[in-house]
Amino acid sequence: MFMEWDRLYLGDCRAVLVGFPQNSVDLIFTSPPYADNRRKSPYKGVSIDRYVKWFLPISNELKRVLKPEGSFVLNIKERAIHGERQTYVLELILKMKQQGWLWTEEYIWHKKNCYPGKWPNRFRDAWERCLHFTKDKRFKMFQEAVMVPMGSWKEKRLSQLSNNDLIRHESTVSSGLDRKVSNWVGRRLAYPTNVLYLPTECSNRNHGATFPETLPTWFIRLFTQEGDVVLDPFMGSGTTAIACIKNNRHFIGIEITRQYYEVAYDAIKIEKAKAILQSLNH
Amino acid sequence: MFMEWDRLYLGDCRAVLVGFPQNSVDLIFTSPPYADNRRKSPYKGVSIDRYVKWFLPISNELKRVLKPEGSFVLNIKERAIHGERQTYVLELILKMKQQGWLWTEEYIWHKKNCYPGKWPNRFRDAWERCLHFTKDKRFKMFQEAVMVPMGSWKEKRLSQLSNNDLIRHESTVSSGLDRKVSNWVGRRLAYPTNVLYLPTECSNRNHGATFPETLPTWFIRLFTQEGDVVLDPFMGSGTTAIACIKNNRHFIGIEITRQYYEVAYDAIKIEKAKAILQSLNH
DNA sequence: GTTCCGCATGAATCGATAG
DNA sequence: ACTATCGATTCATGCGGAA
Repeated sequence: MFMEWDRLYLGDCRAVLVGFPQNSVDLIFTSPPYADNRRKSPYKGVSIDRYVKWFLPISNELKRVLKPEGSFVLNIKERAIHGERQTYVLELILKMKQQGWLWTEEYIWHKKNCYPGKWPNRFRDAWERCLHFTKDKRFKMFQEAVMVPMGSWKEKRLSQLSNNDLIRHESTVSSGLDRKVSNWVGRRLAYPTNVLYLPTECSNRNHGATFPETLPTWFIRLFTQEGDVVLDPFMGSGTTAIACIKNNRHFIGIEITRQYYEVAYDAIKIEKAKAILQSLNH
Repeated sequence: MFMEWDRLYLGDCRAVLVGFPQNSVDLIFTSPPYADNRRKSPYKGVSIDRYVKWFLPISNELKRVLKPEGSFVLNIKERAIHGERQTYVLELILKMKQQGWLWTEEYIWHKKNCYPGKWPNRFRDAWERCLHFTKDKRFKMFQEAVMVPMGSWKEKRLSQLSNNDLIRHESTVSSGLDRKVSNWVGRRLAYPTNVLYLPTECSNRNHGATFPETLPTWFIRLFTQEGDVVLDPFMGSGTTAIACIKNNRHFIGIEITRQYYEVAYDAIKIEKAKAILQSLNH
């Protein structure tokens, strides 16, 4: 039931990517396993000192399959160990530049609800990097697709809004991805910044998704148009793919573990079915 | 009228710092001239490719004068040139590690109202790095001094709160330095995260202040106690010094340009006078 | 049908304890 | 001395059962 361009692969992206044609993908959005973090994944072996060397061949293949006007958004964050932040992400940026990538921008995902905890030497880590790489200075960017209502929600007459509306609205301020677009009627729109203030999704139906659907959705709308192709070489439970279906983009997903692959497969099948039914209603 | 420990220097910090005793400063907070940014400053000549080499001798002196349990907070952000983010800040972190600094944390200053503008290839830059370096894994940190009102979700459910309470709840993610915090007496406090959501405040006649007073204030309260000594080797218009006076910390400021030095001198004199009058009222 | 409350849980990190 | 494992800490969120 998947269409020609919508494909899932069960396998190691290092091997799978080799078979892809060059210059064929409009956007790569992915969140690779962080160094020594996912204990249940086969990537467990990627230690901190080997991380950059492990990733560079992958980023090289990604550069090959990406269209010249396409974008690569890498969601990643280094850990703190023994009181120090690790530096492998910084080194990765420098090496990818040597590889020919342009480091165009660093977007910040400011997590609305981050992991709890208390330590004597640091606070909770409430942000992650979304590194934006391109092959060319002239890349596709559709800024209007992610515009947000101007001004703060406080400007609206509070007394007329229910508390639910207030809560919902606050969550839209930075993302502009809420369904309640009706609230925006008559409001002027503004361009967002390079900081995304989004909640993490926890303990809901999302099987182990490491980022909320709004994160890939934002970049998909920003860097692609309908019908474009989006690749996620570390698909996980398929959050990027779901975001693609909901926004009429094609997707290619690669996942190395059978467990996550099957979770993603089922979720995508359901989302596809929903999309078909919805298109029939129109 | 300055006290023994409160000192201002007109000169190049590379020369001035040499005369300082070692292990004598509790906190260094500074925002150095960004590469090729301050055209009016004598540091204008610091080009991007020379920036790291220019800064390393300074950071080495800073390490010497900092107490072993002290902290160094470096507010900096690389520029984007010809569509690319520059990498000199990343390289600086790596080199300072080699120099013996511990890169303890990277705090994010999420700017509430950032500089306006529109470009075809990027959004407005709404964040800056506040790099936290230390000499030792065991450094002073007073987390209780910067606690913020806890999310109201658990205490009372939202439906029971007034609209005013809802507005204040927004300040949960901000610094907690507002006067409104006093209204939260009796409410539980929570520890903040490593993201500071602060306005950029150009309200005062702050001549060219590159950061709002709340930014140094937050770190001063977090990393020092009353009577401690704070150093800003690139004082500018004296924002860090003002924050010190208001929080009963001693300060040492160094500024290379006579214009900024005089602006800072006057502002500090006024703030000192205010502080003295206030202490008499008690 | 609502609203309300309890509870589990999530890209975490440190220090102590054990091998 | 070095690595490996475990408990303690913490809070926004959604789910489900109760009022």
